[in-house]
Amino acid sequence: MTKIYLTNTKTRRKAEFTPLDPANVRMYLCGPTVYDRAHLGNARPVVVFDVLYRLLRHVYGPDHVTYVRNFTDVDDKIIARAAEAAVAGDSRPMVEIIHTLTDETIGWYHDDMDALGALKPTHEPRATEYIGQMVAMIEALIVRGHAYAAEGHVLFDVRSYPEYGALSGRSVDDMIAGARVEVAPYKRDPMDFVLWKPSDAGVPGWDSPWGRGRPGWHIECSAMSDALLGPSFDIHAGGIDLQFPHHENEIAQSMCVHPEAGFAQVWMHNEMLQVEGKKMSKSLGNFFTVRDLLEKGVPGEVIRFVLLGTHYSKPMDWTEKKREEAEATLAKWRELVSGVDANQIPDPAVLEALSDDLNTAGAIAALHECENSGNVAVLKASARLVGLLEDGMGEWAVARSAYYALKSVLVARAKARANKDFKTADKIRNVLSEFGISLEDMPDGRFKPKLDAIKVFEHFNALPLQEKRAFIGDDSYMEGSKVSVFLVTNAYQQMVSKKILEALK
RNA sequence: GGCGGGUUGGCGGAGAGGUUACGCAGCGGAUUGCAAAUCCGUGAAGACCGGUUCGAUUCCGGUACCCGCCUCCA
Repeated sequence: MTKIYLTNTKTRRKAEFTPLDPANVRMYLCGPTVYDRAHLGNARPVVVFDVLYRLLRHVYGPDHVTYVRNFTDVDDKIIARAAEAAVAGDSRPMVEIIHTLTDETIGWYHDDMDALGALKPTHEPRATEYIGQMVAMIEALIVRGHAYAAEGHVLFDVRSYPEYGALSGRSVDDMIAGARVEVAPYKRDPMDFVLWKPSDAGVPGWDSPWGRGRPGWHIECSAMSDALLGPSFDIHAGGIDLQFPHHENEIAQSMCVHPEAGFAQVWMHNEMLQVEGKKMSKSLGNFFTVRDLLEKGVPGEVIRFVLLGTHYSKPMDWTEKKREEAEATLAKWRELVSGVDANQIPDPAVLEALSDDLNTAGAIAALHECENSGNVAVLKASARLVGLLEDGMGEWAVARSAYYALKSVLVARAKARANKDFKTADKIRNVLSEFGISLEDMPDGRFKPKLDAIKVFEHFNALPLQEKRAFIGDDSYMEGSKVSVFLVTNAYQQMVSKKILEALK
């Protein structure tokens, strides 16, 4: 069996991964708080740990891995966003606005992560479905002397858990030294964090032994992982910014409820995505969403490739150059493997790279080696280990080199070339190139059109809604909804084709 | 202030204590109506200063710079 090595944030070491139960390998990834579209930084852990999920399924068998990724659908940011909507004129009750907001955001999230080729986790629990378990857990913490109720709040007593700070490598005293924590009179210690807080009327709340209220951040992940994976499981993952306080608090909560269990064996954290050398984050406002990219015409598969091009433990910059290179490489590979049977054993070098702490950049290098050695069937099979070159994700590549829509222009140019009318032939090629379509002459006299998807979508996005609908021939198309890359590029090529033929008359 | 991470060739980006990473770009050649593509070949690195070693870009220590967390964040 393939040995997998993973870096454990808890021990700061890379070690061989040994599941608690090889028949049921369990991993948990902290999912989004659902009040807004996912930005590209949110996509990194999803894609990275999707590869881990695929690797585990490959090694232990698809039926022997349980993957949980939650939705946090109760949170003050959600309430704040709903309040904005109310101010903006939404007259429905707050709870209803919130429900619509979270449902809609979850739908977007699914659309966007699907586009990136992320497999569906085994379970995608919503926090609001686990309020009962959270209350039970908080009660247990109080009984065990790790939490206390005060003024409608329930707080975790960090001094009651000597290990607090072990994951992030800091002591409670260190943290207080440079602290910017909320100092509330009802806190025994400034570092104590909220497990439960009171809800005013008009804000989501649930009945509890401490009055009507809602859970604090952190507790939902402890409750959901416990309910779906048990008190001990294998891997807990998330962005490095969650290491503290979120994961530290999760550990405190879970370990104090189940001191006999080990909670997560391995903690994995991905580094941040950067823009111009700075972390991409909502608070800095320097983010763009996955949807922004998709609408610009960047295929999800290309985004995935770029995200996997840097090891998860290092910060990465999203750049236009990376996007271009990724698209060129994938387009080449898709052409090479089209029609090839992928029912092959993946390249051992790819598997080895992935098994070595999820070295996706190394795996991609190994895929290049597959290409160089001419083994396209193995290339295809191996690429699927990292979720690339999958069926159903290559529509963009077909559209990119589609002949159909340009057929009449291509025929016209072939005739011109046959007649040694190079002036016309070159004119056609030049005009095509102005529209972002480059034409390569092949040795056998045929051509290979390639088009710049970004340019195509710039054209499409600039059109008013009515013209967009006419352009792609879909009356039901709505602004912001999903649109087929194939449809758009095809329509674009037809338009260009028509213009050139008119000009030649 | 506390804690953690990073610094590799023109660019991106890995592994390995001694042997070609890989990709893109470049350069040379083949091919070509032209352009592109393709194929073959090829140069180029390890922030700085010490230490360990027969040998370090790889291990250890220090310096500089950059970044993250400590406040909502993947």
